[in-house]
Amino acid sequence: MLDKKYNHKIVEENKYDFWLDKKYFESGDLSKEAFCIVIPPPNITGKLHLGHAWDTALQDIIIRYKKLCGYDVLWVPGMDHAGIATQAKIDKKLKDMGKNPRQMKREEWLKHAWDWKEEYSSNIRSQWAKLGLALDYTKERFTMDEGLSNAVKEVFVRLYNEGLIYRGERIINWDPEALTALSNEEVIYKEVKGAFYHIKYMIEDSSDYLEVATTRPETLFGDTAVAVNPNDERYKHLIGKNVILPILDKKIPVIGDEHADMEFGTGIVKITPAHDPNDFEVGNRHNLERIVVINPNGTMNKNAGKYEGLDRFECRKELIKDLEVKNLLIEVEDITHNVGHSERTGVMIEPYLSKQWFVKMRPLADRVLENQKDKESKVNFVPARFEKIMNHWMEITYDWCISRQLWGVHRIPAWYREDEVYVGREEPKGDGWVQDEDVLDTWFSSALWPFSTLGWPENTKLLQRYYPNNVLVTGYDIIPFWVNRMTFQGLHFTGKRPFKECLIHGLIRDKEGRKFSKSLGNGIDPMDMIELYGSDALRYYLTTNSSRGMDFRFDEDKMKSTWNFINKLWNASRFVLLNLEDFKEENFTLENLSLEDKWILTKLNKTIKNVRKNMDKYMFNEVGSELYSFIWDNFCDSYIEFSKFNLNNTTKSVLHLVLKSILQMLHPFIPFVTEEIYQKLPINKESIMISSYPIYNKKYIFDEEAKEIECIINEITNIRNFKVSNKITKDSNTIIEVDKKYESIFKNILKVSDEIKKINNSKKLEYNSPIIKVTFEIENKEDDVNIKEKLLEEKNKLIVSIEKRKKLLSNENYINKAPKNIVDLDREKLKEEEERLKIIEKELK
RNA sequence: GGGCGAUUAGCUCAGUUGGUUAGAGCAUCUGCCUUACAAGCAGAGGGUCGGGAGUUCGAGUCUCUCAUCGCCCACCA
Repeated sequence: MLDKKYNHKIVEENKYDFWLDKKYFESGDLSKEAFCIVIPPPNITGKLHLGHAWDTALQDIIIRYKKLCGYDVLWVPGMDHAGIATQAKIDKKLKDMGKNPRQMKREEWLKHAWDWKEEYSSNIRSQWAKLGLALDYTKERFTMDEGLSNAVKEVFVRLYNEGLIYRGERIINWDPEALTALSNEEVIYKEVKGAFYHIKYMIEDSSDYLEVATTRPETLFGDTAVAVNPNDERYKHLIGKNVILPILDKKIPVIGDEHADMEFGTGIVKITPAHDPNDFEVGNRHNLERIVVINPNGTMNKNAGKYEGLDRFECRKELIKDLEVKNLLIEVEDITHNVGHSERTGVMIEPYLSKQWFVKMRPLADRVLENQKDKESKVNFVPARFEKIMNHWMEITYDWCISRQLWGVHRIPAWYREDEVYVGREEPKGDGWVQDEDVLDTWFSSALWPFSTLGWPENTKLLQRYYPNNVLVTGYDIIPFWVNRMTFQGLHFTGKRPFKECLIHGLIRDKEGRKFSKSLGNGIDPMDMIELYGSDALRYYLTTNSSRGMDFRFDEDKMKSTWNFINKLWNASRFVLLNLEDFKEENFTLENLSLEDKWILTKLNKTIKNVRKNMDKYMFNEVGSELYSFIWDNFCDSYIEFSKFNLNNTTKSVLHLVLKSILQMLHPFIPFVTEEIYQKLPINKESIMISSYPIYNKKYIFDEEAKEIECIINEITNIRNFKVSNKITKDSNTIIEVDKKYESIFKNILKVSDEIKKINNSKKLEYNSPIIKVTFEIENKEDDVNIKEKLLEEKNKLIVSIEKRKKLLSNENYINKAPKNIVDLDREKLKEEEERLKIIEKELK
């Protein structure tokens, strides 16, 4: 028997271990159809946050649902080394231990990295366990493990041989704190207060000057030209002349280039090919020298002359002072502009000329765009609008900088010997080869996740059976970093989309709609929520209170009401189980079913149908409200109440069937408590996990009878309402006049006693409807509510409604064009309203 | 500049292909310790679905337009 109180801690204890022991999470039943999801691998940098809880709960729901539906499900667990983020954490730990990570040997540092991984991966696994995730741990992978490392090498070498990976000097986004190059996706643009510095560039052999406006005066030392638009009447005569670069007093040419926008600023732009991507292009067109003036750590280098060693922002201040002294500064115009910042370290990005490895994106992206035109083989986003985000990215994509000046894993498989370059899976033979010091962007390995986890590049059985994955679940913020890259790598290396569907959810926010962040201190640890309300409540809350693709505001009060719902389920189950103690078999015939039985079976089957439909569309919020109202409003508030007066074996069978079905439909959402209750059912399997999802059965749809009960429930509400508004108390005498077959329901539910009490100074009040008349004999008090007023109000409403409906039904267009069932419904409604009106008019006489 | 989303009850949000009187949770008011549940039961109040126009027999839902808020992408010398 169930405990008297629902206690989530007791319920959730040991269940996960039980499932693991029974190997329920393990895939591989070849007699069934395969269904596969790979988890978005969390970083091994720390704890899981609410976003992970949401994301993984969604996946667990899909996995458990599919399992109950008879699929061979595989949910691949795994974790990601996460490049910069992990390096920073490990370095910090080493520094705290008094060690200098950069003075260690790479191998030694990697040992620490693996220790770190062991520690954090077990933390993460225990959090997954708390969340109840049905992950197949026999297939767990890590982006640093051997198989995945091989896949990374294979991909690099093949792309290189195909000419899709190259090494070159380009302007890249440099993070002066992490001391590494970044991809464009890792740069966040933020509005910053800055200034336009208007500087005089004196024209050679002239007292005249060109007014150059720049936001980055400190890059002036790298200027190798000044550009004007070749069509600019103001300046085009100067093209070919020289100007004197301030401070350095160096001659640089005035060039004509379309890049200079006549409308913008002064129309004159300084060209710094080593520190600006546009200038780099201009430099290429005009064969300009590229002069790097900033060191990797953000300080000025020797090309900055006396400013060498100063931080780039310090240099700016000093330089401006000096320019002012020399009367070369015209004005400082305050502006706000967008400046790129590192996603990880937050510092301002330095556009920087550097030799890096790149993936040539155009051909890969075009393949995705082509594939997305094919309904049969495209990645289907849910909701569909997110496809645009991917497609747009593919359209405007540019080459992906994949080398990172970090430690860690996935060294670039390239070796150098003087001018020779060797790219291969293994170190080349012969002496003098030195491997590239850099590692690959963490997303380079993540991009292979859907197939590398299944054994690619080997053509393994797993790969054949579970690839493409059925669905990938992730937040919309990850589309550019990950979804896009998995898609082009998947298509390129397997010829197939990585997953058939991509279910997108939003971001989780706090109650006020702010992002969770360390600086705001508004973080909520999902483990704390589980402690307080249970994993089931957390999962149900997150997944049924959110809709696809939309952001989510986390409100702890709502967690509480979710807990209440589970408590309600618990208590309803207790009621059923208390009454099923001697229950042996589920046994009912159509003939034995009462009206109420037929009603709840009809409701149940309609619920099953809708729930399945919405589960398949990932509309879990719809499933949630469907189940909530079926369980609470229909099953608890009505059917259980009806059953109390009619507890025969048929009723018990129906209670058993309905409860079991409820548990099975709820199980994907709240696996722990449903397992607990299921195991207490008189007829069950060893675990709800190996039972099967309810199937819609047309045989149990009884529309006529269901309608009768709906009508009765409606009458019960009306009568109760009548009692409240007329202050009718329990002490009154109640006489019911109704068709014999409904008599017991009304009497039991309304708790009508056959005994007639003696009431002094009594008066009679009548409730009247087409199907029932109830007479209340109550004590006569002066302050009684005027019934006539209420009736008049209702009468007026009815008259308006009847008129509206009559008008509608006399509209030929409506009769001809609207579907028949809608019209019939209106006719029926009209009839009912007219009947009710008659009764009211009679009362009012 | 391009794209996307939001605007529905006091609050937070649903509302799938247009179709009964627009829903839920929380909050509010009234009455109940009725033997599964007071973390509950019963009843009630509360919205001209951001504004305007259009299509339609019928619009929260489709089209156009305006407004406000938010996000993404691009550019910004």
